[in-house]
Amino acid sequence: MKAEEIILAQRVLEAGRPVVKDELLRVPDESRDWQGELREAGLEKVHEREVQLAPVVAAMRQRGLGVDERKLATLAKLAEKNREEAERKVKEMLGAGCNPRSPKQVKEALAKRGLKLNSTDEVALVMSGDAAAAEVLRSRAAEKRAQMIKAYGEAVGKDGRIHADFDPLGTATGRFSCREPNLQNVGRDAAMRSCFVAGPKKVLVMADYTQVELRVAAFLAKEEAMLAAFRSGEDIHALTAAKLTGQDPKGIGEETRKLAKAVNFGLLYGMSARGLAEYGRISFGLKLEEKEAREFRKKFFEAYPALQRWHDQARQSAEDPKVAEVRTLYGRRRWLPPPGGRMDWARFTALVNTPVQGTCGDALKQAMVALADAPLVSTVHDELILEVPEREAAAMAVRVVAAMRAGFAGLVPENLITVAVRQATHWGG
DNA sequence: TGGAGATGCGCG
DNA sequence: AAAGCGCGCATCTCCA
Repeated sequence: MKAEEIILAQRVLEAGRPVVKDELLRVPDESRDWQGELREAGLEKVHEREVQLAPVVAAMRQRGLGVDERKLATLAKLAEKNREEAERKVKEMLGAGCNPRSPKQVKEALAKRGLKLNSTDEVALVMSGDAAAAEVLRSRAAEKRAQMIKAYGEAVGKDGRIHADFDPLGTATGRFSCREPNLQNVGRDAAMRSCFVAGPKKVLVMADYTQVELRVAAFLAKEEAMLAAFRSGEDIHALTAAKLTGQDPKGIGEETRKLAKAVNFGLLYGMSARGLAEYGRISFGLKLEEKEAREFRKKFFEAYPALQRWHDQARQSAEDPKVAEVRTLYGRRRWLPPPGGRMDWARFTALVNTPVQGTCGDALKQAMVALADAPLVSTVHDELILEVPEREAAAMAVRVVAAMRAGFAGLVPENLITVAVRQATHWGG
């Protein structure tokens, strides 16, 4: 086995183990029978596809993603101005000596105003309702944005493009990670995303799986109410909202739908009533008490009883010492922390989350291998971005959708999976 | 001085 | 009684 393949074998076999990243990453251990170990673990197929994927990812990195440097520079100036302005306001309210980037100093300064907090994170600051706390949050957001924009600017190569380091095995579940810079956490707003562009005479073809984790979870749990909704093209988030409020799905407002979306994803992965209440309060300004959140949670699992059973099974496995691993539908393995003690919660969430998130990652990778000869420029978990000459865009869109749906072949019924595709000269579009 | 850990927050 | 998951990155704080 070649050195690169050994490294992939090591990483596939060790997924989920807490390891010092570098050693496992870079040094191929030639002394072991890797093929044998892969076979033994039932991971040959997983490994083989990582081997196929590696050159596709290398080509994607080499190609890079186009950047509109002028636009980015303009945005950088604005962001920097906002950052300074926001910091000035914080210092006006909390004193010139208070560094808004220091949680410790912020906590102390707020305490002097009579606001005692355990944490100065977003939840705590929003909940406080304090004007100075709100300024701190504005300052942090402005700081973050300025930092990120600056980092993108510094990452642009001589060719005017960003060549980020995508790592197909950078996560415990089998998703990609991305670094230097991380193109998987670029701000969602149009001003930010539109700085990432197609070259002259080209367009970006952007395709993403729609509500894919929810669809896969519904399939894994055999949750018929959800599956029926997906099959009939119903709006799943509106459906959940309807189940929780007793309203008609058609009469659900946009805000309620957004909350239901958060409910769907949150409760799916074990969010507590308290967590739900906090989320509703900070993200939607809701007066959501924990009691009411508990009621939502209860109604959610009554509406989707198979999800409840699926969680129950996961809880059992989490406590079962014989259960040492969890697999995606493709067969990818993630080691679990040993049971007993505090880590049982981590075992539970890994047991629930990995088959969903990891299977989606597997499908995306399958699609990428199928698109090996296509000009991929980026990927963000459930999205692929390609850069093609304008006249090829329509055909490529069709091809990408087919490849992404086919990525689930043998894993999840393909008619359960939908892909949205669009094209534009810039990201977002 | 510099490394480890904590804190906080951007994305899917 | 209480816990959404998965990342990367910048900054601050503490300690050797």
